[in-house]
Parts: sequence; structure tokens; C-alpha cells
Amino acid sequence: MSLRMALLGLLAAEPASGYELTKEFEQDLGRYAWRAGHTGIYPELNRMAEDGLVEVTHEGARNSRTYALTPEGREELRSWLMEPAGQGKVRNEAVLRMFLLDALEPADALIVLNRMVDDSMQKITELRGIRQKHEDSPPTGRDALGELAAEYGLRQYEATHSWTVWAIERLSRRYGVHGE
Amino acid sequence: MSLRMALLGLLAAEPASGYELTKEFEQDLGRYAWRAGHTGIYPELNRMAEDGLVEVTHEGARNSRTYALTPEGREELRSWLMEPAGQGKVRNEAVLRMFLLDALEPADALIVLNRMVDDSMQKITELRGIRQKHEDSPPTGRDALGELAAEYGLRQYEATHSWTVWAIERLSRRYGVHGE
DNA sequence: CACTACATGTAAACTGTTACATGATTCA
DNA sequence: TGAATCATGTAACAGTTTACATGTAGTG
Repeated sequence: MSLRMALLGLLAAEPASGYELTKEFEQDLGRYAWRAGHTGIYPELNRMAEDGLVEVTHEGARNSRTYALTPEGREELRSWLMEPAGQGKVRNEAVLRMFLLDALEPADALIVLNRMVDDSMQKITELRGIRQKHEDSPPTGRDALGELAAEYGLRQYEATHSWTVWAIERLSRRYGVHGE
Repeated sequence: MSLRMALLGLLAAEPASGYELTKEFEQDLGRYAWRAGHTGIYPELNRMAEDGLVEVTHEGARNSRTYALTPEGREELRSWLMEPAGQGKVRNEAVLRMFLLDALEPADALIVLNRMVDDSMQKITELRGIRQKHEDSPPTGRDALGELAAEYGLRQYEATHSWTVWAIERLSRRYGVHGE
């Protein structure tokens, strides 16, 4: 159901083909929120068309079909977004790795943690650059989702970074291990 | 594969039965990292036993079986944790909802965002309480995973909270909508 | 003409969820 | 003894991923 909502959300911003939607999932959406590949997306678009949530508004070169929301599709998305969310499905491999770090020898855990510090710092720098670009020229249409995503991602990585630093301190408090 | 690693990680901290592991997934692990129910866990434990990664060390009342890691299991977990992580699988319904908020009318989006502010604030308070408890009596064994989780969750919700506040400001900048 | 990017699809395998099922032990 | 919790499982279904498959259009 969430894949369906993700597609409705993207199409709400602006009509698009399955191919374009697939690329969207390779960006921020797939990075922070929901992963999907073209083999899931194309059949789902067809089912959504059958269910009257989207319609083909244009057929272009190379057999491409541009989909747009129908009023029913827009309403379906709205009621999903408005309903109380509850816990929802969570599945994040990176976070799982963090939780299981205690299973490693302190020296090994430190290697992994240091790698995480570097990675998150790099992402933070990258996202601050993107934010600057957004400030210079505010994005519109589907790109506005990228603005939400960049701000979310930035805070996310800052949180991860701060956690990692804490975890390294915790390690050294416990075992007196010190990294560079 | 990630479910398998999650189980190995929990068993690395301390031997447990499928039932106990299931409850663990209902706590922080299922909340932030990886969701799983007993119907997935029991068959996976059996497969892992076949593969020599875990073994039954004790059979107790009510047909309960306590599993422990074998050396092979420990090595499997270690190499997974040490290998470079890449992007990994991400699937988070709550984040998806955030990204798609732009599809709503500003007034509706504001309702949802205000709900998010309240929710995240409540979680932050809750987790600060848990952290205080951990400081008073440092946890050991499998509970230490809860300490990692609580610290991670706290930073996570703080990031979410900060993002939501930003998103509300963004809305009012764009449309001049104001919430309470 | 070769290569890359565009554009869509199916089938099998794998993973995960929901519904159903069973029985043991503890506690009021 | 009835209810709650402990404890494990199977089967059908839903959802995802991987591998395979095909053809079009533009670029050097």
C-alpha cells in the first residue's frame, strides 16, 4: 500500500512516466523513505490505472506513458495522509547495524563507528551544499519534495553523527579504547 | 538476511528463546530498526540451526527452546557488521508521509505537521526519562542494546521535531498559513 | 555503427504478514 | 475453572527483488 501512496504523492506534484518515477525513487525518496525498483513500479501503475486512481494523459516516444492523478487518486492520497499514522512499518538496515554494534569486540566496533562518523560528516557537508542551492533558487513541482528530503536528510545525518560520537565515548568509558 | 543478522545480534548479547526474541522485536529494535513477528522468527531460528549458526542449549517448560550462537554464527555476524555498509534497505512509512506532505492543501498539511510536533515531543520526553534511568543504573547484557536504542531514538525524534518545526515555518512563508 | 540512455515488461524466487491452530502453565 | 500469558508452529497470501527479456532514440 505504501508504494501506491508514494506513487500517488509523486504524481500529485506533477504527472510523470513510470521511468521518471523510477528515477525519483533512486534519489532522496529511496534513500530515506521507501525503496522501489522499476519492476515493482510498472505493474503497480497498471493496477492503479485499473483502480481508477491514475490515468494515462500522454503517450510519447519509445512507448512512454505519462500518468496523472484522477480526482479519486488525489482523494485516496489525502485520506491516507490525514489518517492518524500509528507506528507504521520500519525497516532500516543501517540502524540495525548500529544496534548490533555491541556484539563486536570494542576494537572492531570502534572501526565501524569511525567509519560512520566519516560517512555522516560527508553527507552533512553534501546536504548543506544542497540546502544552499535551494536557498539561492527555491525549487518547484516535484523538486520541492527534494527540498523536504534534503532538510530531513540533513537533520537525520546530524542525529546519526551525534549518536556515533556518543557511542564512541561510551566505548572508551567502558573499555578505555581510544580511536584516532 | 537482515532478520537473520538481527537474531544473531540479539543472541550474541545473551542466549534466548524464540519467544523472548519476539518480545525484543516489539521493543526498540522493532521501533527503530527492524520489524519482525513470531511467525517469521521461529522458522528462521530453525533454518539458522540447520545452517549451524545457532544451537539449542536448553529445553525448558512449555516446549521452550533456548538458542545460543555457535562460533560460526558469531563469525557470520561479525563479518556482516564489519563489511562496508552501502545504502542498505530502507522502508519507513513515517518518513514517506513527511515527504508527501506537499501534496496536501496547506491547511491540511498544517494539521498533520502539528500532530507530528506533538507526537515527537512526547517521545522525546519519554526517551529522556529512559536515559535518566540508564544513567542511574547502567544496563547490561541484552538490555545494553536498549541503551544504544534509546540514545539513537532520542536523537532521531529530536531531528524529526526540528524538521517539523522547519516545515511549518516553510508553509507559513509560502502561504501565510499559521497554526496555533 | 556502437554505445548509452530511454522505456517497459514477465517469471521465479525470496521475504514477510495475516489468519489459523495448538497446547502448557500460572494466577485469581 | 476460566482467563491471561507463555510458547511454538503452518498455510495462504501479499509484497519485493533478481534475473531475464525486448525494443526505441539519440550521440559520437
